[in-house]
Amino acid sequence: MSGQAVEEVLAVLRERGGRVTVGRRAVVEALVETTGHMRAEDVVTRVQAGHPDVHASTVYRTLESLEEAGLVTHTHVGHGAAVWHLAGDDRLHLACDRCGEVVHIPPGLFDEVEDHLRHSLGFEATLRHIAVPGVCMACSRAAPP
Amino acid sequence: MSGQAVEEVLAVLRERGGRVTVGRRAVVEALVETTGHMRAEDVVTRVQAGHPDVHASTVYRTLESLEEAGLVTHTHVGHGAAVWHLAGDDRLHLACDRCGEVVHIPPGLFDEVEDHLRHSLGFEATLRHIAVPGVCMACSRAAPP
DNA sequence: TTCCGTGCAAACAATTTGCAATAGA
DNA sequence: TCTATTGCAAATTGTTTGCACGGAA
Repeated sequence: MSGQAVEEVLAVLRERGGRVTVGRRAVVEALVETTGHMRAEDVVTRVQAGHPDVHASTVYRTLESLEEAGLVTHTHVGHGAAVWHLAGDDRLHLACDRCGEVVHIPPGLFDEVEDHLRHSLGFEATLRHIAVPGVCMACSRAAPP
Repeated sequence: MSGQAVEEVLAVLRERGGRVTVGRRAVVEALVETTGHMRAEDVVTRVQAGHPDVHASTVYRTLESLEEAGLVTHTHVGHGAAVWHLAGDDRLHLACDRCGEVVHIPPGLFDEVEDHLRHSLGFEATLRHIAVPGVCMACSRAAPP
């Protein structure tokens, strides 16, 4: 069924007048196969593991196209890195500053804060676009502050 | 009195065995004079306006040293940029995706969410380390979604 | 046939690093 | 004096771009 998910994404791409190529399929497969949170670089690595002939720039351009088509989104994690995942997968992210782990948490958790910012400041916050940094349980146990 | 703030920071640096130089003083002055939210690059520009002889790498190294000494912190703003400010200046940040404006909001606003994450997941979130992205009031009026 | 996507290599931006010279404490 | 800092230039890292060719529709 993950194969089906891949085809669905590619179908949308095709509908919009885009073309489906080996590289693009490989990028989508990589995103479907992993639970998400892969940095662009990781996508490149994973794609090239199966398709050494697919160039890195193709991966970057594919991610861009997929995002433009609304099929994929990226989330910023701390130090400039971004993680990519299929759209619709609207989980929120926590990123551990120590071990780098990115954890998914259910959506809705920040609704209250977002509402508050909207009402008090007119600011439309999109917390799903970033990973909230901090220290995960495992790391804080390993080395308490 | 901002001059005094500068001396206070430099004094701590000196206490720790560090040395106070023209470049370091200029970096601290830049941070004291502005309300904060300057990217590293902006600090370089501002420092060099008054001291063209201070090299960019010196500014980067100084920011690093100041952070190590706990005198300065940085906050990540969306696409990889980071803004620097004096420690103790613990305001939270919102960053508009459209116009790039960085707005300060009072601390404490995220306490509830942070508590929740701590209790339910054992995750010590530090929302002050990032700017929450979104669209500011002015921009959402200019071009509603 | 069309023209979208691709590989390639070079450009890029922002930051970092190695090293010898300089200048605080 | 002693060694933390600096300037400089070169190396890095991660991503983007221009261009001519190749392949999906």
